Amino acid sequence: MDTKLNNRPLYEDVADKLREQIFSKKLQPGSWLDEQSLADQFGISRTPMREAIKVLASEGLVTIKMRRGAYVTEVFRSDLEQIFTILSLLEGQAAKEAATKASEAQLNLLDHLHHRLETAAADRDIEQFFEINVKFHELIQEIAGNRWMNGVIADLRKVLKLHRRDSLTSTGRLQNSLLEHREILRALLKRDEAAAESAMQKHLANGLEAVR
Amino acid sequence: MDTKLNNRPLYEDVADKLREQIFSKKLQPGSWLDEQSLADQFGISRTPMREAIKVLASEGLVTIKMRRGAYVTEVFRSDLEQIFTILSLLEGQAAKEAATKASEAQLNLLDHLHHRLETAAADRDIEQFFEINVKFHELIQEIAGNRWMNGVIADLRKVLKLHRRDSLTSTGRLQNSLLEHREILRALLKRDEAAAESAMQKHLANGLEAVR
DNA sequence: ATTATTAAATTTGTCTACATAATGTATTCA
DNA sequence: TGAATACATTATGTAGACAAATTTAATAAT
Repeated sequence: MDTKLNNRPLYEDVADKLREQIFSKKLQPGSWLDEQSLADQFGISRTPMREAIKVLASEGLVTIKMRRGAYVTEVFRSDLEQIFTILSLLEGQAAKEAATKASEAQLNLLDHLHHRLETAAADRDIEQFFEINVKFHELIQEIAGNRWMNGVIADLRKVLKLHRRDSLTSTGRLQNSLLEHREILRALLKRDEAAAESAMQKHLANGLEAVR
Repeated sequence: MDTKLNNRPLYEDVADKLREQIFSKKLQPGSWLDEQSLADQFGISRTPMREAIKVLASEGLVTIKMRRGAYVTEVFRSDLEQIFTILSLLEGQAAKEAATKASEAQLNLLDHLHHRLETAAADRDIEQFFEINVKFHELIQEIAGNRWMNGVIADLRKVLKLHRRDSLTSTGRLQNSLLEHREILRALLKRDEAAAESAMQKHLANGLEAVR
């Protein structure tokens, strides 16, 4: 059956689906988005389709050209460097604030997440590793509690996903990433602001090195 | 005659006008945006009106609630603190990078802008002071050349403008702001990265103090 | 008089159709 | 044969109408 008990506007669902197609490279960077054919594909009209496209445009995933339609954003090396510069600053700050703001329960949660990360790494379960990795970062941001900062980080991380080689593809990188996470966690558990900030910044700097 | 030789979509023009109404407090924070009445007012249909509203939503100026329409975003003290935290980091970084990246010509431009700022301050021309102040900050960002960072800063500064008391209302603040700008310029002319970064961060920290 | 239920009115979300601009093709003229 | 202009096609931008849902008002019941 086709009944969706959706409590949110169509264009948001469609935006999610479209985002997926972009991340999965079904729609490649630089390619043109045919409003009509996409609308047909999703079984909707052009109006919510256009709204969905605008959502992705505001996230930086697609670029709209006047009277020429929308194109999947192409992410160049210069973009990667610029975005990592920002993420390093913002996530570094988040880690710094989390070091003092975190409750004991939240620190336990972080510790738990990290253990799951260790096992995922031991199992060579890349998919799982990646997923938990994201959660770890997001929890730190949540603890820091800067709503506007978290929005910016979320958008920029989406743009990063456009790039072919994600930051954790090479197996060597996975091991290093794990070590860096250990360092971040250690600093947080010690509630050492400066160490947490610097460990997070190093982590992201290495992330940039890995993709280029 | 009603002929607009506009080379860009209607919804962008309308988004500009709507933004103006919000900044001028004609539409106050928290107030509801009536799509139909706004569309009538601008002499367009609801379709581009809705698109314009979505543009402002992506900038954070309005907040869209499911099936309840759009509202002008209310900016609370906590938002101000969070946003200034981000601006301090990012604009600090911009100043740091500008210190080394700037050409001699660009440094001259900055110097020129600052002189105009001094005269505006001497003339007590708040309007002019504010305008040049914005240009000074934007030039530093342009020199730093981080496209993604500049986008983030631009959006956050728009949100700041929603707040009643802009950062330069009190006359005492204007003088202090001028002193801080001198400091920033001095560091840039000396091409002193660390000093430029720290001067800019102090400048923004004081900006936050001024609004609360 | 207060609460529940129901109906009306308003508003958002979506669809369809039309207008306008851009692109590609064909035809004409040098 | 090649360039330029006119025509046809396609896609975006905009308008207007319809459908679904929320809010307001009114009526009924306890």
